[in-house]
Amino acid sequence: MRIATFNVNGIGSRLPALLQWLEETQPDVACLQELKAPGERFPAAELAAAGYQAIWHGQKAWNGVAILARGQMPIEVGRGLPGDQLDEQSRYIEAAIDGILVCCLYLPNGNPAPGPKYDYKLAWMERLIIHAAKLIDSGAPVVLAGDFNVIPTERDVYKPERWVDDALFRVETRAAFERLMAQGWTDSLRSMHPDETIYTFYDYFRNAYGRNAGLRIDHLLLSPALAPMLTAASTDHAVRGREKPSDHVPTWINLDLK
DNA sequence: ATGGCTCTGTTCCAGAGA
Repeated sequence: MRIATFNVNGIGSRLPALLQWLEETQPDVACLQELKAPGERFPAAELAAAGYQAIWHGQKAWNGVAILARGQMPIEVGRGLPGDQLDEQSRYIEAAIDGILVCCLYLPNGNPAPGPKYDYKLAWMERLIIHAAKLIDSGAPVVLAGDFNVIPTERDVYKPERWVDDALFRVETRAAFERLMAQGWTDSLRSMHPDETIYTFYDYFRNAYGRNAGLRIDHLLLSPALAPMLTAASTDHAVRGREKPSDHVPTWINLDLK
């Protein structure tokens, strides 16, 4: 089973690229972020024609997440990250697929930091830590997949010294991520490739992709029940080099569910 | 220290992203 995560940066303008990628790589599950479209503009029919059924949580102009499954309908388990009734941003959706709990998240960027946006990011991470602890404690096979907007370590950024004051790499951000990981989650890509340079994002400026000046901020975290089944993890790097690309790279894992 | 690029909304620019 292949589970992928892809921040599409606008599903409206990115639909051709998304469909091409789906057709080429045929993931069983695809978690999408940054739809940047209200719910009624989600291209469910086009995706169905490509063989994918979907659930989604849209929002006008910003954010938005979706879970796609090939040849079956994801069973929605929850939408919206618990812990703040007043949070109206569409950044979290959960589904059961083939006995696995798939959690698709778009963690806030948080810049500029410090400031209210960074406060929101850190608060969101605290809510995620609380919810993730419940998921771990359930013993269920769970994958937390998405755009975490967290650079976990210096190895995950082309020039760490330039990012120390950025919301993606500040000490508080990394500390919160480490507390999440300490619950027992496995960072799929890093566990399969301990010493490799792997990037999942390249900004549109200054030929970042061409210079391989990227960040690793899209992650697939596995609960202890699922980690032993991990057989492969990688990115579809070349997708970032195509016409009208997202600034993120599709990132995926293979699981042997027996 | 700044700006570079690309998207959305309803636009003829502003805000957000990372």
